[in-house]
Amino acid sequence: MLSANIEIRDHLANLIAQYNAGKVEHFSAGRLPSERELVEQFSSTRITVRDALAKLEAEGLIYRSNRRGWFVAPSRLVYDPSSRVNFYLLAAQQNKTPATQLISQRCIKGPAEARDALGLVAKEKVIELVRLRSLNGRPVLFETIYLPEKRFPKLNKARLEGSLTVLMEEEYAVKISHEDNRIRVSAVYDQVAESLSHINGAPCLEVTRTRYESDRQAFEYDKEFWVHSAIELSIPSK
Amino acid sequence: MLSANIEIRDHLANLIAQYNAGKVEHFSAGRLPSERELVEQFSSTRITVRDALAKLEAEGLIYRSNRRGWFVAPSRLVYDPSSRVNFYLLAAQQNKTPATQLISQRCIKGPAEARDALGLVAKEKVIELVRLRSLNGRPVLFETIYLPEKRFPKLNKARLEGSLTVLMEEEYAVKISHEDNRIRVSAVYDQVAESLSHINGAPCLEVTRTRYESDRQAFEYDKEFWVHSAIELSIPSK
DNA sequence: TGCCTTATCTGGTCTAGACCAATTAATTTT
DNA sequence: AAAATTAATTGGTCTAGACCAGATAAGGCA
Repeated sequence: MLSANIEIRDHLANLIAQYNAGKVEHFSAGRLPSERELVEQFSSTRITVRDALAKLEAEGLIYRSNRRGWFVAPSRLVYDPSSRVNFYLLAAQQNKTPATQLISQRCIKGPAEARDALGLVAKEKVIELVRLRSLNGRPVLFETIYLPEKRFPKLNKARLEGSLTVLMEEEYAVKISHEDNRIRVSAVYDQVAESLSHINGAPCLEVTRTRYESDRQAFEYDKEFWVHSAIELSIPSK
Repeated sequence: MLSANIEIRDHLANLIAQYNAGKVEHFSAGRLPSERELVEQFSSTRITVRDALAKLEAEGLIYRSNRRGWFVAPSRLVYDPSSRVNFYLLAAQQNKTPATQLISQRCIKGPAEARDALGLVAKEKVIELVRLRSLNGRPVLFETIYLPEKRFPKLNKARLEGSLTVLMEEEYAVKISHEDNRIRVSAVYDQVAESLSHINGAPCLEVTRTRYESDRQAFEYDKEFWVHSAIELSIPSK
């Protein structure tokens, strides 16, 4: 005996699979019917319908845009965090249209975890860059980048929306020695949630990266919050 | 103005942080008060309390054991999927007590995705191994392993709860050439959910691995479902 | 045409319950 | 003491609403 919310989930999952296979008639522009319409369709209640939607969201089959509605999730971007491939190139290769927005740029003391990772001492400051990246107009990545100020003086503002890797190579002669990526499922709040059109507490994939130019010397510490339905990580073995 | 569910979340998150820092008095054996007790404590309703709990769960601060209650999540196992480190060794290094249970073993046709990954033709069968792995008595990983039968005839049943990597090396002279790992946030259902003491639709971290012994020849295809709060992936760069 | 106001629609949050199913604790029986 | 039954507790699911805030569409005005 299946519970009502699972039946609704299964029904919608079916329609979504058909939609993704090309049968466009179910959802116009990938938009699901409103919760209240679904309540009528399934003779149920909003709580039950929302339980079903939450499960589809957890699976990454749909996503929500805060107070706007529920949408079928496009195919995921396949992304190798340890490759230094340009975000624009990667997106283009997978037929997606990327965009980057620089949200803020500051020179601050910075959080302890960033200072530790970068091996900074008392008075040394970090440059904090906050960026939002989108695919086909949908925000998918909120990232905060910490760079030691002493290593990157006079950062070129004009280039902060493009590839940082390229900028660092060309203007600061950075050569990556190795890096470490940490990946966990987490949740987004406040500015991160708002920027991604998500609600507080929405699940996400959190990638924390430290890049080194020599055995111990780190030159970059990043924290990425990915909309979980937008991404699949690909990790080829060494 | 904070909504009630966020206030409850914040309050509990605080207690959890204290608990993890050694102040044991809040939760006995890591168990949170029952939902109905929380309703009383916060003069709220179960829906709101459950919203708060769901957010803490999404962050990986707590986990639920189906119909038994909510618990503070222990520290995560740090795991490099592309390293061939033994699960037992890895857990022991991080002061956790591992266990493996072989749930089923069959020789079947197998699902299309496994057959494709292994490059099998029509009549070739796969050996399917289903295992459940635990840390300190808590189930954390449900894995299904597919092996081409022709490559691994007469598998040694007695050794299927230990390290497969070691078994394959010793008894079949397997030498790994390379592998590919795919990581995505997903959800668990049915047998997987039950085995992990989770409800249908609970979020998880899904790792799909293909291992090769030569450029094109795959010898293993795995699907792992990790309890997301139990794990953090560590990906060192090449 | 373009701006501004307004109405409507959407999900977000919440109330105040109810019954069910699985687990666990308490009790009784053997 | 051990096994079997029963009761209590827990989360899982659901009913039938309500009001709020942000997003959007419609309409009116300059």
